[in-house]
Amino acid sequence: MESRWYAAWLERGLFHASVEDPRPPWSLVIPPPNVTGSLHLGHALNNTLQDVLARHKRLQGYNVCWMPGTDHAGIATQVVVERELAREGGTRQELGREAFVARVWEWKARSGARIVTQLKALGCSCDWQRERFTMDSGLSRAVREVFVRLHREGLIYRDAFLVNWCPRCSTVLSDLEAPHRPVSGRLYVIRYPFVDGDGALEIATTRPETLLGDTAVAVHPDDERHARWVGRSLRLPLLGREIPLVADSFVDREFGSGAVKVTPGHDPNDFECGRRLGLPMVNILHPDGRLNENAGPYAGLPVAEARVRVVADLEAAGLLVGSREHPHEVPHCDRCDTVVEPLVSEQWFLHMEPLAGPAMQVVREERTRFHPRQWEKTYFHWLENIRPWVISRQLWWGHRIPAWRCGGCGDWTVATQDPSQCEHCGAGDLAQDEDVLDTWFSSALWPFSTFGWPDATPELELFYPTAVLSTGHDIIFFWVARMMMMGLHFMGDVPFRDVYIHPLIRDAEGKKMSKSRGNVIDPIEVMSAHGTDALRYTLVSLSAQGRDIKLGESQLEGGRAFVTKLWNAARFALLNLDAGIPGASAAQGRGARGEPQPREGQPGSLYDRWILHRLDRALAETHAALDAYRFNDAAAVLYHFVWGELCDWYIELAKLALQGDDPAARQATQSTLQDALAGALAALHPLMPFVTEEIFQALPGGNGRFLMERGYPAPGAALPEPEIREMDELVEVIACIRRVRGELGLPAGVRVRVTLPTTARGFVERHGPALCALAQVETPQLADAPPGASAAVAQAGGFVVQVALDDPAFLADEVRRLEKTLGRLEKDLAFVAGKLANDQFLARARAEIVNAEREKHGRLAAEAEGVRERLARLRHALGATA
RNA sequence: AGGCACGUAGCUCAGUGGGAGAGCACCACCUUGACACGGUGGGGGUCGGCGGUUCAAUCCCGCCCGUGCCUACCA
Repeated sequence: MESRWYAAWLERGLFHASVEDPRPPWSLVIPPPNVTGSLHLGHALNNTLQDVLARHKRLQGYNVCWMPGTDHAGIATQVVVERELAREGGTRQELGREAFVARVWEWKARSGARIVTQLKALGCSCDWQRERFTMDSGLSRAVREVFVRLHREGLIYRDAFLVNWCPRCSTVLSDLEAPHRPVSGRLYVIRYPFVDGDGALEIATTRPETLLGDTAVAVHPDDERHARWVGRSLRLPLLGREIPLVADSFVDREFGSGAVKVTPGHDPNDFECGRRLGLPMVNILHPDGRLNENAGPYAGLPVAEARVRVVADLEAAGLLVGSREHPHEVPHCDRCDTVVEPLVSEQWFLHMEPLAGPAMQVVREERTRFHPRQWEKTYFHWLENIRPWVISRQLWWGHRIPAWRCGGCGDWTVATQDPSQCEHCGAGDLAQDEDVLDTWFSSALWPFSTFGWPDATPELELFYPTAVLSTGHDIIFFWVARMMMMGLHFMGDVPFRDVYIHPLIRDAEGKKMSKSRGNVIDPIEVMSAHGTDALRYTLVSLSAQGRDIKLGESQLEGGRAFVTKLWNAARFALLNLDAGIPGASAAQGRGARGEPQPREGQPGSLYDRWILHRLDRALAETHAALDAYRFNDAAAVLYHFVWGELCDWYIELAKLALQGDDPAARQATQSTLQDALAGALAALHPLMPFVTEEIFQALPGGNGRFLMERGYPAPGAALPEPEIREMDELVEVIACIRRVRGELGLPAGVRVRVTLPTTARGFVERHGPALCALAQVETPQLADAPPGASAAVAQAGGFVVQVALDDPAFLADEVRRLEKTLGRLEKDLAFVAGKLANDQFLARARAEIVNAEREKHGRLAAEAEGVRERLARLRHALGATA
């Protein structure tokens, strides 16, 4: 029935947010999935949580706009298509740029709808009429506009800098796209002889082939062993070039011999050092990762091969002192896992510092808050150490950089419209930069580009800033921080008020899910096996703040069991509502339960008023939890309400009236049952939209309205304190009798006699049938004095409940039970007495605490005394029967 | 190397400065007319370890141990 309801919601336009809608706006933007991607559990979790919020806000009466869309995912998509090409034995270079890009568009057309279809299957209530794609014309226009403005402001500039280079992709990568992975490398120690023939320095390196690009050897200026030699020259092994010995304080005196080779063209430290000291930079690499002519005899070799050859030649030349195992961390391409080579290259950069300051400020001022709060530290850490962002990529799939180089003066013209002449020299010989922008550049604009920026649209006016962004912590740097910077810079306001960081999903053993590990759970399979609502409920119920989710089959079975329980409760209700109740209010629109109770014309029992009161409480607690992004709490509250209160107590109690012969009582209970169930359905709808709608539509009097149109029921008047107490007492007494039965091992069907004090006369009159039915007792008797020795006795609900038992075997059991009870009471009593005997406690603890302890002491003492008396009587009786 | 989490019942996890809870699992009893994906009852924990603050610590502080993640230029 899932697709049927989804289609019905779409047809009714329930997900569409109109700018004409007078209700208060509430918006969020989807983290756009890769256009060619497929739904994984991370998507399922994040989009379920967003859908929970979106539906919740709709039920609360907001004009909710959930902006959907997909990301072109530059390098990721290009790599996928290149792999497909490789399987056919081709390369993108052979195909040529135009044909290759056409091929990617074709790929997008083929697979682009899948992820959207899957999100719909999950129930996501996105405003699909507004769906966007990062490379559609509107968003492309926004990208150009931003690039041009930032360039004009001097924040975007060209520079030759040491960058991460992926030889396979043949493109530059940002630091974020080049994560470090552990590699079991070797540390080689190499002799660099002094030119004057007097001695040598030993130098350690993990990348011996880079010595071909060395332009110096450095020691620490205060190093007593080496500092005096600074200024002498060394003979570069294998190539024979003369390189100077220099001093720089970046050298770690403790490492190796305290001397380090300097390769400014291929190492970040050395690059900085080379700039400081004005050392020459030698690039030894072609873009494809093979060595170039600067590597002399090694030219043409790939890095890995060159390393082997260099080591062999060093050994042959007697310059290799030794080598040893050296596990370390090496940057790899995030997308193709190739080892990244640092090299100097001219690229477009975005100067981040001026943007980072405001982005930190707004979070400090709590204009945007992270949930859980701890992630703000991650956010700050990155922004505090911000470095320029390489935004150009030597790829073909993405936004082409709107910059044209003049064939005449060589300068760049940057413009939103394709220029016809150079803005510097007026020449007409312009060629657009071949490069495209980092895919995250367009993502950074997502919260406003999707609403029509740079035009001043009503959508922007209404829906920006968005209420919340929900995402994983892995893209706080990639995306969240950059959206914040761009939003502040171009919109003058934060892009979102809240940032919710969802948990990471792991397998049942806590291991990361990965294809290679084979432990991936496919959400689509779960949805068909257990139902989408079961998956959604399970994910929500596990989404506690600050902890990863361990997901296994047993968790999913729990979610499914809950859906089934709700379904069965609904079956009971439908069986007992017969033709529908005139005047029952389930489907009468917002605030269906109407004005504060008591509702005229509906007498209603205590049980009826109680369940509606608990519904109100559950709704309030759920909403407080959702507003604080405490999803697991919301799920737990609803679980407890539906299972522990509605099913375990109310439905059982309702059977009395429903199966009784008082038509008025029966009708009142039917009405309440329907209201309570409908209320539960509304409360659960954000978590499990399909089954709740299915049940709701089966209830009488629906009038074709959907849950989201009806909204949450308005709360009724508070249940008076004495009524709450009376219900608590009933629950306690029933539980008490059940406990006694259980502990004495009474078979089912054996009805016991129960005596309550005469002060409980009214209580017994009102709840006798409930006691009989739920605790399986005979009609309770009233008596002032205990009914004799042969009784199990317990305190419950302010009464002394006496369960009559005539069999002496039970008497002996009861003695043991009472002894146990007494032991527990005396232990508690001693503990409290100890506290009250402590002068420090009396003097320093707050007065209400002390009072509470005194009261507790009195209560325990009285109870213990009662137990002692009963015990004495029982022992006496036991003696008599023996 | 630094940072951030986490360590509570067999398992998965909530939680709080005034003698700890849930779900699942377990045990016992129950084919009671919504539901055995169920009902009722029950057992089970020196809240990772050691110190400190406090009248009082599972909770706050310090150190240690274990686990995970992130950042980072140790050649």
